[in-house]
Amino acid sequence: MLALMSTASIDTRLAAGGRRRTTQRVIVAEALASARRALSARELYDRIRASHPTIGRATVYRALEQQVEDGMASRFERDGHVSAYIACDAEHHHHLVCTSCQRVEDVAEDVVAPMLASVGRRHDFAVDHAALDFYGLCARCRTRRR
Amino acid sequence: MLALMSTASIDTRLAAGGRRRTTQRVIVAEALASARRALSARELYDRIRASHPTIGRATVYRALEQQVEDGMASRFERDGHVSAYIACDAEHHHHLVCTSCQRVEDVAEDVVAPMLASVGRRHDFAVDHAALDFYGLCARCRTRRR
DNA sequence: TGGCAGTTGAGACTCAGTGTCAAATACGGC
DNA sequence: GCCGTATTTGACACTGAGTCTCAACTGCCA
Repeated sequence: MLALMSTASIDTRLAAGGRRRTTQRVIVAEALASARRALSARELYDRIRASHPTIGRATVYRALEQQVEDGMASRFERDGHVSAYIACDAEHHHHLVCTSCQRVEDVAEDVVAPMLASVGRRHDFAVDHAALDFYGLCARCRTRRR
Repeated sequence: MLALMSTASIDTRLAAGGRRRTTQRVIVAEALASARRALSARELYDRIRASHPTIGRATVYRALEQQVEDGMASRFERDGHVSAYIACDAEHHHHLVCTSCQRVEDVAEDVVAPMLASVGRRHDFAVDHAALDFYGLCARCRTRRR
């Protein structure tokens, strides 16, 4: 299941850390959240442009970076050296990316947590953060292909 | 411990899949393997240039892409939208990246395998491949900082 | 050894992402 | 509600990673 961030929640989190809650940053956050799939910065910019033709490219890029910093979104790599962004809530940062439809699901935290712990133990390595991204086919796309 | 790929092994694997074993591809593979840490394409190119001034930039980039395709190396993201490459053997594709010294260790496969299985089961998702990269401080850098 | 298909090096090209700066604006204090 | 200011914005120039093209070259198989 995909959890869609509520507008209220977006609003609160945009103001976190002394940042200003500007119209543009709200637009970017809402556009990303409502996409519910991985989008490159350029794709998101184009989408937003359709309804807000005056927004600047740099503004969208900056807003995305900030969202990643603030844990509202995460970035990962798509084929061909393109980074893609996906909105996520504060707890879930690991994703199942469908390589067919580009939809993204959160990975349940309790599936990942034991492994994170044992990695640190086994290798004597202080894990700060991890990028755990799984690529493959979602149930829907598998059915469609049969 | 980091396992350094032997030159013989590099040679064999470069010829895999109907590819030609050219001098340039050997140079790139050996340079990456002997670096034993994550390098961006540009960094690797500069290193190689020092001893082989005539090698082309595109050649290095192409060779790296091929190595990733053939499972001899893997690519992940470093801070600031830069992709970095690391040589790896056929079985180990998940890494511990030290954010201080950029050294990379393989993650033991048996730590990861059970989680991969349970992710697929839990989410009804056919995992094709996964990018599991852990960022943090290795034992050596932690000691040094004290 | 010859032929040819895959590979190379050079360099032009693309385009994602960044830096700069004047104008605009959110927001705390009054 | 209004003001002052520090932050943010939009425009655009710029950087640099990575790609494409193409003639020349070279592994490799017959």
